[in-house]
Amino acid sequence: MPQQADTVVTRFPPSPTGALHLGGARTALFNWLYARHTGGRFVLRIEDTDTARSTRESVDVIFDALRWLGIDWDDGPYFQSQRMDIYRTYIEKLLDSGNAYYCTCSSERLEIMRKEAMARGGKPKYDGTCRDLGLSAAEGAVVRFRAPLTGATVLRDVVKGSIAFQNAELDDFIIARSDGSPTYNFCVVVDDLTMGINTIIRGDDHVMNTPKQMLLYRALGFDPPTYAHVPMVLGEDRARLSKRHGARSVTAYREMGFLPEALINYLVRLGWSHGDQEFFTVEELIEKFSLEHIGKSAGIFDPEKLLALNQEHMRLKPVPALAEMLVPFLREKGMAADAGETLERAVETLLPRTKTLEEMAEAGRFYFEETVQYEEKAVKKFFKPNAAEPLRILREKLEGLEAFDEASLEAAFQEVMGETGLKLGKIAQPVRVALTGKTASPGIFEVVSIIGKKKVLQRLDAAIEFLQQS
RNA sequence: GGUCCCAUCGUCUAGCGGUCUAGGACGCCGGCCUCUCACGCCGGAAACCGGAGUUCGAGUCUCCGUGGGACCA
Repeated sequence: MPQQADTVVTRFPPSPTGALHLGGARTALFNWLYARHTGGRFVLRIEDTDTARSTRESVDVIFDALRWLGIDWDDGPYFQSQRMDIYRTYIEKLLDSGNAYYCTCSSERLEIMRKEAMARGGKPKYDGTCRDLGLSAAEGAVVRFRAPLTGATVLRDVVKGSIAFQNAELDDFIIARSDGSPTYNFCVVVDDLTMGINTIIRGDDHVMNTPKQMLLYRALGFDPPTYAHVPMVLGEDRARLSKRHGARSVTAYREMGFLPEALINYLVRLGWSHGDQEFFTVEELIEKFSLEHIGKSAGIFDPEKLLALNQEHMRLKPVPALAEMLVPFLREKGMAADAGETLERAVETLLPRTKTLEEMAEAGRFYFEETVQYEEKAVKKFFKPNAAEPLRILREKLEGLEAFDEASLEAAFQEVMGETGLKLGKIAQPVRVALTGKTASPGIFEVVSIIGKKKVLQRLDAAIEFLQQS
């Protein structure tokens, strides 16, 4: 597939051995954003050669997570497991050109050698026994890459700068196992080469693989691509983010009620910056993302900041859209809610006080459930014996009210204040408990208005009765 | 153990030799607003890992140390 020489082609190559984790999502994001920013192409490749750990379910979960994030790909998905013939061809090429050779050293002997080297404090590398024997294919033989013995391989990393690796440190690594299966570094190079990848953005846990891969490119007659190794994402314990850190998959965040744009914003900002700007829409990221501003040091994942950003993104979202997104969370909690004006009004009042859709659904229970449960501390604090009277007066006023808009309601409350001599707070709090069961909620006029006359009267009656019985 | 990388407030970061008495954001603390809780607004505490050098001048360059991390086994 011919490429414009100046077209950026990036890729994301997850292993389908589990969910898409935040670190992987960030890598995918960097590659995707860079491709979009430059008007290039983004390729998706599934590295499923580890058949023991790869599963079809993981592939689906990863696709699902990428789609939810809005990350689309221009090419692929390719599956390494379906490309064995291609790897075979390239192994033959290296064999033919003398850049690789068969090795029949027994694993037992190599193991002994390795242990001895370690005992002497040396590095456990292949001693080159078969390097110049000119062996041909044989049962149990592996294929090794003929690596240079001297000199250095210099990686000019876009984010890390120049890193020199002494070739003497490398050894003749295996590119095909005795059963003919190609090894990781080899597959990656063949894939990237044949897929036209020219910009590799990946976690810096791959820097040590890079010299081997660069050598492979050259042996195959090509120049290595541009590399950008981005720092790791660590957990609060400063260890690399993993399953040990709990629910850290993209899917888990979706279920916790985060917006994809917020997760994207947070993940990209972790390690990349654009001056002082913290808030970005996806469009802005595509416009502004660049490799030059990726930092060099690892970052610690901060759930608090993600939360803050999520709230900000929620507030930027059109209310009808947000309301629609909230419905599944409401249903999940057993509330029957339909999209509509009431739901939208409820969302507006909940917006300043919740940071995720999940929180919003929880905080909005009283809007959607038939009856309210009084919180113990709310009863204790505001359902004093003298609370019944203002409630009763208010109930009568509201019953006679035609309009249930906030202004009319405020006027009604004013009347109750006048008749009882109580301040608004003294009246609003018991009413709040009666209507929401809690001590904290959106503004009382909003709550009354949205819940509606019928339910409000029912709840006030229930509260009055409750007060009489206690 | 070997090789490699990294190092600014608790966290994410700005900073690309002088504009740094180091800026922003999250979090934290205090205040204002107020029917509660939030939101919002105002204010505050909080960092250049240590040591040598280079330079007229170093958060910014070099080296060493220390501390983290990655990879290989």
